[in-house]
Amino acid sequence: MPDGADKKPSRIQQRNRGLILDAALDVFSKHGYRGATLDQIAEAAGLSKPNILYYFDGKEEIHVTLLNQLMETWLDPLVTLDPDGDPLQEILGYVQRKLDMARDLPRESRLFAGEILQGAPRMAPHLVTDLQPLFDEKCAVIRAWMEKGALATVDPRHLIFSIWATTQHYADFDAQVQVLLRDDPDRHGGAAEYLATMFTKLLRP
Amino acid sequence: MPDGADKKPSRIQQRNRGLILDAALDVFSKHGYRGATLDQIAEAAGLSKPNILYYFDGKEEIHVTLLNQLMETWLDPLVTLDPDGDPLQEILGYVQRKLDMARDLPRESRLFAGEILQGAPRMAPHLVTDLQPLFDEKCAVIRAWMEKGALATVDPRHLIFSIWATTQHYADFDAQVQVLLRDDPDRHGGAAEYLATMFTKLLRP
DNA sequence: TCGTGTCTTTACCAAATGGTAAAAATTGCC
DNA sequence: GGCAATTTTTACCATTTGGTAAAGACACGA
Repeated sequence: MPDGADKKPSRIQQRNRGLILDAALDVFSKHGYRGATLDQIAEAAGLSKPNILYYFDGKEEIHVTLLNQLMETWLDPLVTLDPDGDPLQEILGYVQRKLDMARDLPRESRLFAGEILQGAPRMAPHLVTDLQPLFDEKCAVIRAWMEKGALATVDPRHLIFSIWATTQHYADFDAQVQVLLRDDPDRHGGAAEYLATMFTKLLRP
Repeated sequence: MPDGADKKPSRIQQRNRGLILDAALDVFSKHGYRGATLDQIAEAAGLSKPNILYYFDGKEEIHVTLLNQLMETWLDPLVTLDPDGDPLQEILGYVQRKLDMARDLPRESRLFAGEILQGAPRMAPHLVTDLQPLFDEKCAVIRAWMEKGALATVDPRHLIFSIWATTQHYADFDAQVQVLLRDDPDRHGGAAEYLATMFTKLLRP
């Protein structure tokens, strides 16, 4: 049994847990927690349902594992924000990294969005322990930049919200964006340019 | 049977259909389509499950009815954008109306977000028939303003996306916003001020 | 190659869920 | 009040779904 705090996961164990988590990310991000079924995950992973339950205690554990893994990836671009860098370039770099993530990891973005949309029932603790301290810390950094006169003064909290909202929008609302931008061959480039302009005009002292 | 194209819905029919739709809006916006159950809707409406099915053909019809009703409300602020008004004031007014809607109709915002997040399986037609023409029309209006020199030039499509993203964020990601802004007594006012600043700096010629 | 521990399958199950049939109650019109 | 039409309840049902038990297949070190 691969339960609990085992010492060494076998080759097979590592491969199958990976297959399952990747399949589950697909299914959960497409249908939401309750909309996803173990059968769908099993089929997508190419394993039988009882076999899935050999590697994970249940549907919820798979979801929680995914959310835990996601948290690190998700916060990384903000962690990278360097208090000693050039303020405007740091912010614009952050915007760009978030936008790239929306393009490269849309499943992760939607998984996260779905969880928050439903009130973060399985992630509220993470928000308080992981996100909140980081958020407060980076708000302080930005506020210091503004007080130094290196950036125009705005509420750093709403600034960060607007960065999250505008970048993640391209992943989370992709179905809508696709309809409205149907024949644009360079959606990503257009978004990148627009957002760089917007945040530059907002923040240039 | 209240099926099909009846002539006049009775008093009871109007009241109960209203109760059901309001309850369903609650439940669907909280748990998503597949996460919502008829039993939950029935209990929230104060009716029995078979009674619910007397008024609606099934779960899907309730959801679709809700989505249809929502579409009009949802697009209204954009419809109101007046080509003959003052360009910057029109845009800022639009932002404000959208932000007010996020505050006053969070259930509707989340219902919409959930539907799009999952690929708009029950709303794709609406997007093409209702949203797309309106979007194109208003993009043209904004582009004309820019060519006239009344607004700084940016891509109107991404401009609209950024307005949607930043305003709806406060409803759709409320669980997150609440954690991060825990003790702010004036979240709405702060957001309004921030967004007005941002779009003014972006668009003022 | 043999045996032990790891992995996979087969055959289930109980609960939840969307939905139905038909009887019972109620409403509203004459 | 009487009666037809509307509304509501009771009693079900079939399917789906998360999960389990236990037998069987397989890997791998001695």
